[in-house]
Order: sequence, then structure tokens, then C-alpha cells
Amino acid sequence: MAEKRVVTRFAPSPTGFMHVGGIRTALYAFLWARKNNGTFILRIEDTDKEREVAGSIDHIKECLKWLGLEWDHGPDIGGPQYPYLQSERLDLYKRYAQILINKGYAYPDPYTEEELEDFRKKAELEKRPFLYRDHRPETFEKWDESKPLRFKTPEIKTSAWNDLVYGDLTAGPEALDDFILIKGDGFPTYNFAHIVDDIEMGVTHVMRGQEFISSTPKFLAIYEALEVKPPLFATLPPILAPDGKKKLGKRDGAKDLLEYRKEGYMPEAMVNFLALLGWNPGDDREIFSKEELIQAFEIERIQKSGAMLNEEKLDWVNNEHIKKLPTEEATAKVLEWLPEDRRNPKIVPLILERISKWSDIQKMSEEGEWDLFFVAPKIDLEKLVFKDSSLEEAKKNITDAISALQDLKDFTKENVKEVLMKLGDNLPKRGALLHPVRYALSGREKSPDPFIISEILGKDETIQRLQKVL
RNA sequence: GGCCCUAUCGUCUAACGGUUAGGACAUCGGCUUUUCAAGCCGGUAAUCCGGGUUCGAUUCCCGGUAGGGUCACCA
Repeated sequence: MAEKRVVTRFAPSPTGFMHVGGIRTALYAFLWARKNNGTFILRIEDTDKEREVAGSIDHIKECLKWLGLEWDHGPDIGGPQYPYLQSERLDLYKRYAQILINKGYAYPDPYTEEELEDFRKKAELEKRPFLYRDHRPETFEKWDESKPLRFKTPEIKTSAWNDLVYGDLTAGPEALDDFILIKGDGFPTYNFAHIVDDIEMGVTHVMRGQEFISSTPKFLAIYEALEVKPPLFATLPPILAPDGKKKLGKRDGAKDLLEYRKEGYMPEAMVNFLALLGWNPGDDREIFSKEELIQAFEIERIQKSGAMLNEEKLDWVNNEHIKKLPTEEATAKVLEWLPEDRRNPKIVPLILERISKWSDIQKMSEEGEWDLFFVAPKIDLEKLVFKDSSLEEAKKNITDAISALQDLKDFTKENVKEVLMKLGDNLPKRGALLHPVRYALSGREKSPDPFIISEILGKDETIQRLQKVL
């Protein structure tokens, strides 16, 4: 029998910005779908009107697009299960609710929220877990949609199931209670809606965070009641905040994913880094293109324990991706991030060697890092002197350098180097020549080498700067 | 607190019972050198603890400890 075509989905709720935790879930679902020539669905779980944050849906789409995680079915694109916003699928959930009612698996909740609160408090006082099913009414009214609809847990048991990442999992009987399927406002709960949709959309692999492990018995019970085979679960380990050991969350310092775009990280690098946070290919490879990730990705190699977000490593990964960029592309990017009056293509290779992300260019520009290529520097004659030699010696060597350079026709860094090195090698220490020259050209204690500076400045400016210190 | 999950260098991880416990980031040192950057070479650094099972445990089992998750008309 042919394997069922792989269908995965990313199903965020529009309650604020995306952070790396959420987007990694999307990435894994995307990779698995692509690897298997399957379908990747984007579904918006907007069943909680209270928590919904305006603009979130666009933000989610923006994040996915930035990283190149194109969805096959979903908002904007449509698909066989259109619409892909849960708030526009309410009739469907009601239909499924009716099926459960008819089968005797669902009933309206007769209690008010206050009454429930009392039950809870009482249970707490008696130091036992609160279970709704202890208060389940004897007979059920007909559901008129004005009251919450509850699932009638058929049997109280320990649940066991298999997870593609964690292996065999269990949950105690407390995990299974009469939970709400449809809320008083007519919207389904997550617990119910996502199952209906996964069934309707033919989802085969559910990638999700491990916060859902303890509610899996509920999901399983619904599948069973509906007589539908559940999908395969692949539970992802948490991503931990950079500092402590806490799960990364919006509360404690998780960054909006688009912040990384603002900071000038490359989407390919972000994808690469995220993929490696909780997964590895089983060999020593660290740098991957999206295509290579699709090839290499295996659910079995997803990690069980949480991984701390390490931005230093992100910087390194990003730098590796910058290095792999074709020269023209990298140049264009660097120029784009440079202030207008500093856009000299000749300094680009120098910049590329010194950054790990594009915004470093901005920062270094603000710090005046490239000024020496545009404005003649201020010179402090004391700094011109090499180690324990003298100012006269420095000036003499610069004079020699000037006359040697003046004869140079082709003013490339290779030629400048050859000339200056030859001069320097006649000295006890060639630093006595090279250092004053470099300092005279740059006015900085730390700078690129004098040869490349000369080439960028050009013969006239180079000689002018050298003469100036004399 | 109940239920559940996890545990290898500071960090991300490799090692499907037998390895001098491997790699990467970070860090430190060296080379190169006129200073930075880059590059190359090298170093420091880990199996949470205690019991089993086994000729042999990072690996399997049990207990402890620590960390995390979850117990909503949130997802």
C-alpha cells in the first residue's frame, strides 16, 4: 500500500509577535513536508477573540515569507479546505460537535462560571485535584448553543501513545477530564478545533511544542470518539532563553523574529541556525542551505531536551553564510547598509571581513570605522613612532617610502606591498617603516594594512597624507 | 501539590554496551604580522548522584537530585 502523502501544518494563534520558538516549529513542519514532497499548510487559530492582537496575522505571514517557508494552502493562497482562519470555520466545528452529541460524547455544561469556581476552590481546600467529571450532571439537556459544550470522557484511564521524538509517552487519568469543546461564545476551544481541522485537512504529522504532551490524552479521546485514526505526533523540545534555564517566551526576553531581520541577519542563516537548535544531521555539518536542510532533515534526529538560544553561534552561522554569498550580492548588500557618503565599493572586502551581520556595518559606520578612507586623519606624531625608535627615523622612513611610491606606476596593493616590503627589509626592523606609513595613512592605532589603504586611497592621496606628517 | 518529560564540555551537540568520550560556538595560547580583522595550528573544558544488570556502562533498569512542562469557556 502506498504511503499516505505527508501533510504538515503550522497553526499559530494571532496573539502577538512570533519568536524563534514558534518559527522553529513552523520550520520543522515545513522541512518535513518538503522532504516528502508533501503539503505544508498555514492555519490561523483565532478562536480567542479576547487575546487576539491586531496585525498578528500579517506579522506571522511576514515572518514565514522572510524565511522562505512558503505554505501550500492557507490564507492568501487558499486551498481545498478554504478558509484557513478558524473563526471562519465555525459551522464545521458545530457539525462535528453535533456528531459527538449524537454519539453521546458531548453535553452542555449546566453550571455557571461561579459554580465551577466554587468546585475548584473546594477541591483545592481538600487538597485533591479538581475534576469536572466528578460534577457531571446525571442527565443532559439539549444543547442550544447558549452554553458551553463539554466532551464526555468515556473512560477514566491512563493514556499511552507513541511520539516520533519522545517515543512511548503516558499520562495519568487526571489528564483526561470533561473539557470544553465549544465555548459559550460559540467558538470552539483549541482542543477541539485543531483536531477537526487536522482531520479535515488530512494532516499526517503534527509538530508541536512539548507543552501539549499533557493534553494529548484529550486529543486522543476525541479521535477515538470520532473513530478517526490520529495523526503522528512529533513533539519538539523547548527553546530556552539565552540567560536562564526558562523556556523562551514573550514575557522573558524573547525577541520578535523580525528584530533579527532588522539587525541584518540573513534569512538563510536564520533558517540554518534554527534548524540546528534541537536537531542535528548526525554528522559534523553545520552550514546548510535550505535545500540541504530539506535533504538532511529527519524527525528521528530531533532532540529531546531543551536548547538554549545562543546568539553568538547565530552570529557565526550568519557570518558563514555571508562568506558564501556571491561577491556581487555581498557587495550590493554592504553598500546598501553603508551611509550614502561612505559607499565606496573598494572598501567592501574590508568590511566583509569584519562583520557578522549587516547591522554591524551601520554600527561601525557610526563609530567612524571607515572615515579614514574618506577624510584625511588627524595625526598624533607620538603615535607615528614605531616602538622604541625615534620620530626622526619615522620621518626618514616615510620620506623613503614617498620617493619609492612616487615611481610606482600601477598603484595596486600588491605593488605597494612589494615596494614597501623591500624598503622595510633593508631596515633592522621593517616595522620601523610599515608602522609609521600605516599610521600616517590611517591615523589609527588599529587599522587595515597600509597596502590596501594605499590602493583604496589612490596614489595622489596616499602620497599627500605621507607628506603631510613630514 | 498531582500528572508528565528531560539530564554529555560554559553553550549547541556526536558516540544505536567496548572510543585516548568526537565536532562546533565561545574562551585561552601560538603561527602570520606594522596594528586590527581574517586565516591556520594547538590548549583548557563534559557523561548530575547512588544503586543494580553485564566480562564491560555515557548508553539498559531502579531510586534520588536538579531543571522543565501541564493541570482554563488560552492556545
